[in-house]
Amino acid sequence: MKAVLVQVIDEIKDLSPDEREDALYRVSPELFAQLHQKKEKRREHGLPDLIGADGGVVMRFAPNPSGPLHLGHARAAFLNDTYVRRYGGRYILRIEDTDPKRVDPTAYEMVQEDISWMELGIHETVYQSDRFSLYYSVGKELISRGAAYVCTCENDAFREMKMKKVACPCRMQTAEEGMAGFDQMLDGGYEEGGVTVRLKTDLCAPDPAMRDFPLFRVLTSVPHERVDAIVYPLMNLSVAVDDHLLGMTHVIRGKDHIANTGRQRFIYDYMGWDLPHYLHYGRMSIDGVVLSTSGMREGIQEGVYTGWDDVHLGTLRALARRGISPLAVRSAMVDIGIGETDISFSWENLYAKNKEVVDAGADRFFFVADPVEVTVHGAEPQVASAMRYPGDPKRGYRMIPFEGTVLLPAEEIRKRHSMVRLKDLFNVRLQYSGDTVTATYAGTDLKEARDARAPIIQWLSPGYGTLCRLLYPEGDISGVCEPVVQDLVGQMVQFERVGFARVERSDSSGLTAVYSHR
RNA sequence: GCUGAUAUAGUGUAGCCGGUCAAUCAUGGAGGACUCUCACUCCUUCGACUGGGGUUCAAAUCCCCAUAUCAGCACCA
Repeated sequence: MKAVLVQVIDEIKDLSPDEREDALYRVSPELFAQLHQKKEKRREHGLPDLIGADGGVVMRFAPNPSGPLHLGHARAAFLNDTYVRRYGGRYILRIEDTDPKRVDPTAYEMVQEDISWMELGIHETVYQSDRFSLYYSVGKELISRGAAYVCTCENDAFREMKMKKVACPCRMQTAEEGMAGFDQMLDGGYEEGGVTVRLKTDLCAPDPAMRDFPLFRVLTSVPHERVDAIVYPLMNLSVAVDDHLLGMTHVIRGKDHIANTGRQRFIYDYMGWDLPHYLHYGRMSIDGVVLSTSGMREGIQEGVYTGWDDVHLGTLRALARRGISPLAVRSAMVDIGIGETDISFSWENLYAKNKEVVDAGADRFFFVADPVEVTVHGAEPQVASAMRYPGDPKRGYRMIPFEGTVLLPAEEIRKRHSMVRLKDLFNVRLQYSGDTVTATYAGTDLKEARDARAPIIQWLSPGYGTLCRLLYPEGDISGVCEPVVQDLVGQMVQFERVGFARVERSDSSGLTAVYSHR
């Protein structure tokens, strides 16, 4: 028996995968079918399917109004949005303003602006500051059931007990004492910092983060913008209450909330609520920009940044200013997905996405950075005509006059080319003596320029260019560009051989454009 | 320290209930075609399973250990 088996196995070993499949099919067509079934369930979506989502979903985007939204927010916003669009259902914007210390009054509006820029499919907006009474009643319910207690221990003392897995004295109080204590909190009977309501969890929980975490605090030093309160809910209470009351089916958030999910589960259990499905995506590091709201605010105050839309920041308004399309951000975020792995955000990938959406709509123009005036000998005045978009005559032409001298980018001069092709005009030979450059007309034959490996460069006439400042994150560059660009304020253009830019404004001092990417 | 999670090309991502994976797609690099842009489009090409053990006929896929990274252990969210 064994000998036969060994022999068979050896035979199979020598077969190629295809041959094995054939053999399987001959022996058992059913198994063969099963084999291929597994492969069918490949998905076409960018994001994995959600479990329990077939009947539609209720999801939320829950920013804290402490400043404008940035790339980190965009990930949560677009991930949730994408799923709600896929499965149908409701997308709720929940403004988490339960900490007056972290509320910037101007942020309420900025958040709304950023959300409409992202074009999220929001169905309903709620403010947690409107819902304090709901939080209080759940709090009371928990206390009256003996699930929570009013704790007056000092912060450090409590932490020490927590680490030692021992109960604090307050934990012994009866439900009645707890209720009385909570009423006293509401009546202003406690100083800020002197009291907290804690949930009874499991003091022996292996994760110290789970042990008797706080639900409410007293805060009087900072008034709230929108609500007159002394007792403030902490996020685990307010989030759990709202997620349940608003009927969340799925919660997608960063893995920094993974411990909070565990804590909120205790509240759900006490209240007998059904838990939503939770998904936690990994941390996203973004280099080159400051992401922390407080860091940005500081920089603005110190004058390091010009404002929330400073091109050095990772805010959505800064991206918008740089000509990044919300579609590109959406696509980049969906591409990144909900993996739990920590990742580094790639500007390169975002730029590639943006180019996809922006290229076809951006007409081409000349921008001469750091212009150097060069006289061209032997050429008649004439007018060059260049397409606004290569290959598409229907989009029209730019007429660029040549009158004997040209402005060339200083960088090209530095390269000491012996011959260049002035794009859409003619070839010139360049001679250098010291700092001066002279150019001599060298025919109009494009092929000659190609054969001579002469670079084809952009140019303008001294009398024809409009001053243009191009804002780069690395520093501004000044130059001249075609005057017609003045009519394109707010639009994307491509400065040939320079890159894409958004025309920001046009005034008496010239144009300002913000560089996007190549 | 405690608790938990993760580890695929430069970057992001697919695969991960074992075989069809000398590993997908995108981005990026190199080269080329097209083109009066270093854009677009197209073609070719480069580049990765953290390390070590184990299980198995077979491991990117399962198990263990190591390492690294991240998160939480707030009267923030």
